[in-house]
Amino acid sequence: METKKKSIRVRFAPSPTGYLHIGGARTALFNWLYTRHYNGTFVLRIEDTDLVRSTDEAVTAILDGMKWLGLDWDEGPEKGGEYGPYFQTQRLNLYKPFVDRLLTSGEAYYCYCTPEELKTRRKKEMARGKAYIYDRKCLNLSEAEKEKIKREGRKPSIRLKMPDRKIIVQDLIKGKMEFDSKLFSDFVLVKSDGIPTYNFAVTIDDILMKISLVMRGDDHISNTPKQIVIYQALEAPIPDFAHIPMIMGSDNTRLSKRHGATSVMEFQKMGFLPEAVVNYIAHLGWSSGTDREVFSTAELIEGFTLDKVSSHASIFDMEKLNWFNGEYLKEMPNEMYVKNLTPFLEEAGFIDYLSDIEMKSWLEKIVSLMKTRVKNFRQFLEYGDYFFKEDFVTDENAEQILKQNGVKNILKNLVKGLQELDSWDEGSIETKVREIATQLNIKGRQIIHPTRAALSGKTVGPSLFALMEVLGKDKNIKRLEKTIANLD
RNA sequence: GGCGCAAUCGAAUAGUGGUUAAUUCAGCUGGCUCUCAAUCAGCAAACGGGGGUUCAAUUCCCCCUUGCGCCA
Repeated sequence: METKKKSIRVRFAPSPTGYLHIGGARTALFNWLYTRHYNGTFVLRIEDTDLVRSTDEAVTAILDGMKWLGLDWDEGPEKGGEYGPYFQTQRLNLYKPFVDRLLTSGEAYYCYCTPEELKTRRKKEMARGKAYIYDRKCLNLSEAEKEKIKREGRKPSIRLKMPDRKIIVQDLIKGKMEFDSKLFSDFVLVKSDGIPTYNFAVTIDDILMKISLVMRGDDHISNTPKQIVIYQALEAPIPDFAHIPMIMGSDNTRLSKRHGATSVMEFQKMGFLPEAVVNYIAHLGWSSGTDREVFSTAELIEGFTLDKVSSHASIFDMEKLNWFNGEYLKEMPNEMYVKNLTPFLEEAGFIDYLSDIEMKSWLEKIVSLMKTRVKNFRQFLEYGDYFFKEDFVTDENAEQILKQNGVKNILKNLVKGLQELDSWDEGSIETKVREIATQLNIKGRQIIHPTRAALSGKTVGPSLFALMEVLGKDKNIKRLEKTIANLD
């Protein structure tokens, strides 16, 4: 399209202070979709300068989350790249020349004020009902005063001299945003311990990594003007900005643990498919512009553009995720379903291991019965427990049915009838069961419902006769006899 | 408190200066059926409020409200 193709480089820059949560994942996804759509480069950078809160485990957790979702990066940890290193703590020496330049040009200056001093002055201003803006005490220090303070051995921080002008951000999602620099302090670039502040480190990293578009959560909007001032002071090209709206919890407050799962890997544990999670979160703040909902990843890449990203926050809806997952599960071939399900069955202790072909085809039969009834693997475990164990619980509804008059007699007749049955397949079973019902002069459902309750402990589930076939004759009779015994 | 962002059914999103304001999830009713799903057919459900601009505003502008974010 463009006459000269600017190289597109975007980055996802998480702080490793915890797992990859759903909001971060969505930001990563949008960045990733964007690069894949425009053939750009996707950079992963770890912003670990908060030494207290950053951990190696969190780095691993974030990488795992990205990998699980299928968001591969072109440059970053484990991968390298020509603009590395990709851990901020390994880049500390890279910031110095930029600091020096700002100091030399007078765009930045040393500040010797101690936190205590600043605090008292801030309090005073606050008492007057004013927002505190750094008073530039150290900018106006005389040489003699500077010498004197230096001799005291105070370690200075470095502040940016905030120019007095309007700062305009042309955001690709939010549009034009205007900020008055007068309202910003001369904020700190480098702390007295020599560690750059967030805004400074991010900006320098983005400059050095030649980032062409900064796409991040809109909670960063207020940082943007400060960063722009740094670009300008350094006469560096300013990238495009795109601030994507937040994802909120169901009560419209910031998404947190009390809203249920927030970690991407928790969704894996719950039995969601990464494609479904990707598909769902893509729709949180983005729209295809069509009536379709289910898209392959390739189609998402194809359709993803920033003009279809909405500008307001959205609320995470577990039910819709469930629906998406169910859609994917329904379409999944049985063999693959079994493959994906197996780890869950093993973990639940339902099977020891996938021993042989016979077991595989047995599982495939179960899957074909459960497929349309279950939206994630965890639900499969919950609704399909009776296929795998004898000590399943009988729920209250099932109890009610079993307690009804005549059930015991019906089940006794059923056991007798089943024992006589030679061929054990859905059709023969159904014929037999209905025959028994006729003999007893009852309706089909009067025998079907108690039987299901006895065999599965539930009142809901797959077709009874299919269920009976899969379970096998022995288990049927055993469970029915056990139920009969308990009815005494 | 200052600054900023946002506002269409319960949720996610379409959409338009004149429309019966659409779709998906969830909800409800019914068909099918051994139950539940799946599926099919329906139903209900929204332009936050107030001012402008205009022949006409859900749509453009301003204010308010509310929510959210950042800073303190």
